[in-house]
Amino acid sequence: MALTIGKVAQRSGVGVETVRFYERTGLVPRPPRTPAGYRQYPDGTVNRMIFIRHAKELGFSLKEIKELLSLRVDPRRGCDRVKTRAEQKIAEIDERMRQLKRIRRTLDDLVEACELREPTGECPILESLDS
Amino acid sequence: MALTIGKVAQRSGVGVETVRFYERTGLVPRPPRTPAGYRQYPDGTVNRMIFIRHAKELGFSLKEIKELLSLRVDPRRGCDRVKTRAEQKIAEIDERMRQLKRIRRTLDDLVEACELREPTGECPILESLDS
DNA sequence: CTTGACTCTGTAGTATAGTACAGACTTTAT
DNA sequence: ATAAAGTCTGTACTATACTACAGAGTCAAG
Repeated sequence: MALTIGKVAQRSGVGVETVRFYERTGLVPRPPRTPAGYRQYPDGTVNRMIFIRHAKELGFSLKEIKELLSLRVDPRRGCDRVKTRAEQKIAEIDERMRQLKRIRRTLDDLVEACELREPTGECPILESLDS
Repeated sequence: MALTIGKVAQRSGVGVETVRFYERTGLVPRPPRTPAGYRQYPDGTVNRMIFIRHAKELGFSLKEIKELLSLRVDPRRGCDRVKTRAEQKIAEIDERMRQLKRIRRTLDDLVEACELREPTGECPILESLDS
């Protein structure tokens, strides 16, 4: 049931080189190898790759994504640190959502202006944000 | 009431070099100059810079931001193209919000696990997304 | 059993988005 | 009047995140 690097790349919508690049940078753990040295990925790697792709589209850097992926609660160690990091990330995400909503609203206004054939000013997006 | 490049940079939270860089790439229009050749920015440039900064944090590239800023309705030309672009952007933003919500939910679960002192698995964020 | 597709390591090149001078000129504060 | 701080152009350097080989070995279909 193990996947070759090509399959992982194909199923997660990235290039083969990208998968190897993520391995080098520690975003994806080193998989076991066949006797010939071919990488053998567990199925879950595909989800991991897709998560990375989405998080990147949302503006997280690979470094931040690495942090997100490594957040976990270890029963032997305190989890205050993890909780704090997670809460920071939640605050960041909420802020991003607020900004996205602002931009969305201005785009809605723009579409409406189109429909009413109302000419807009120089830069309707900025004007909309001012108000 | 015109601002020097230093004031614009300071008020919008970026470096002076960045403002000049955005001018070169067309994200910020070329301002008028003093007789000595100093740039004189209108006040609105600060908002424009802040918008660019936020949009970048949301994962938009400078090229996409340029497009967003240039969307406007010109009464002399058809606005169908602009409307279509704006609607595409809205769809993209909605998709981003959905993804952000997913990640937010998994982080909430993680914080909750912390509070209940429930040990989590290897990578709670991915496990949470699977379900 | 060959041939075409796939994978390996390692290194080098690219795109994007800045960031950092150098060397000269201008403005501002004292 | 002068010194510090700011600005000018132009070029070069950096970080991030890939992307593209080269040259060798491996696997799978007919």
